[in-house]
Amino acid sequence: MPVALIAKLERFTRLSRQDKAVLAQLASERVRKVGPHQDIIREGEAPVEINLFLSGWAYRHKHLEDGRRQIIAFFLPGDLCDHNIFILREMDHSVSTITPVTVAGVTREIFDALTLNHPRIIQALWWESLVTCAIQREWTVSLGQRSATERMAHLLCELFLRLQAVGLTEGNSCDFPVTQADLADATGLSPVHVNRTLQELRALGVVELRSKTLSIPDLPALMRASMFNASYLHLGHEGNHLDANE
Amino acid sequence: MPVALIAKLERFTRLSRQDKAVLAQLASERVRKVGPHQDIIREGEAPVEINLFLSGWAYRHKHLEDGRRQIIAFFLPGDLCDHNIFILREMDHSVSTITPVTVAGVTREIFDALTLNHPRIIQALWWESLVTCAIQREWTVSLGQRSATERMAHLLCELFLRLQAVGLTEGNSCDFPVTQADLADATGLSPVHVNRTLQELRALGVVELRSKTLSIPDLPALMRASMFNASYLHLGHEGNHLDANE
DNA sequence: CGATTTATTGAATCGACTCAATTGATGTGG
DNA sequence: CCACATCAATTGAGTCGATTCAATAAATCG
Repeated sequence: MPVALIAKLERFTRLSRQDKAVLAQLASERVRKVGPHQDIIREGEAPVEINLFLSGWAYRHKHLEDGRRQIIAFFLPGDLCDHNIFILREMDHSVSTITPVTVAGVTREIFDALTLNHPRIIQALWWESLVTCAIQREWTVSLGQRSATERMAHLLCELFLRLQAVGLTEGNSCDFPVTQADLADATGLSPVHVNRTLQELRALGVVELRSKTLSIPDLPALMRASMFNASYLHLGHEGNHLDANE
Repeated sequence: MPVALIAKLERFTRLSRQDKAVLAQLASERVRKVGPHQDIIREGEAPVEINLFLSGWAYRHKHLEDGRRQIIAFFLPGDLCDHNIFILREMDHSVSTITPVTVAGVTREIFDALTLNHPRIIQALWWESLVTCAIQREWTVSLGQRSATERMAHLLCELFLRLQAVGLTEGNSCDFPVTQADLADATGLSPVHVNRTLQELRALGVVELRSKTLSIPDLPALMRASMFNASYLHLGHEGNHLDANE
């Protein structure tokens, strides 16, 4: 069974057979199954381990006192919640599932052992955490500067490319189990306007989204429409100087 | 001369005399002075070292193709640009100064030596990078959910508290060399609306901002007005189990 | 199959924007 | 140290993108 994390990290550096075995091992221990629409960890709780997402969709979110809610990030298979999170005393946000999800827990002990024995893996994990931060910055740009349509188009591009990086697209389609209400909370738009925005993208012929499946007939056009510059995803095998030569 | 970084890291853990000496040393080598309104590093360039800000104000920002610009973060004294940035091949954003700035460069070699010899410092630096990410997430919430007034109030609270953590406030005032145009690019508002928003906060008596000085007569009120929850700044001495017992 | 969630539509409203002009500050050279 | 130039802040008026409210249609689920 392919481990999404391995596919993703290999966008950064070539891993040795041993590296991959270690990662596969990581992904097979301390595995939890969580149902849809469940909390994985709540704001205020103490983080005890790093969560590695193996399958399913989840998201980070924060609430304001009056009930408004912002989705801060989506977690896809192969994603990790913050690397090193156990340094902090308590979570400042929550993580919840969209679909049923499987996650592996990486304890501090396992992580420390990796640090000692598998520097290439640790480097790759640092890369993944830097990319996660870069994604957060790009969301800041979207929310601050892009119009509703651009914002929506940009988010769809990003999610599609991230799914592609872990082998979860087929041609120009992918599973997309996100409701319009979720998209509203992620883009800072009202649900009604999300609906109208999607209709506009459909009318332009750049997006098809129905019954939990997303198709992007013309990805370059969608990227142009949202001024999408993929450099923030750092998918260009940037760690090639660290490659295992196996 | 007090080093802002030391003050900040001590919000996380108590440092030994030796730790502080090492940090002071860091902050005294490879120091650069940069004038106001200059680029420290530009999108597309290769990052070679970590920048540690010693004095002055700067910001991260990204441009869209059509010229729109978003300020993604402010850098204050004691801040570091991404920890470990040299892993990435090229910058996906730029960093520019507001005021004259002094920065110290931390090379990969210095950082690696810290990792080997000063684990408490490295832990504290991880904490600071996690906090930076948490701030970015809170900006996502602000841009997505808060109204213009709330957003503005929230930003002012954040900057004031961050300045306070490095000893750069006096009573309820601090230097604030940011133009309304900069605030507009940070909050995703138009400059005109920033002006009106500030007038509103002035009229409410919660903010005074003129001639590059910010005063917050009633910080709790300003926090209430923006639904500010300081937990994301993780200032509560969370690493006390790592304290040096000296 | 009915019950509930999700998606869609229309109409009225509002927060924030643009454009354009003015006032006030800051700074520099003669 | 003033005069001019530049940059920053302020004001008014009109507009627009996105919102709210409310109702309906379609899809999904037990």
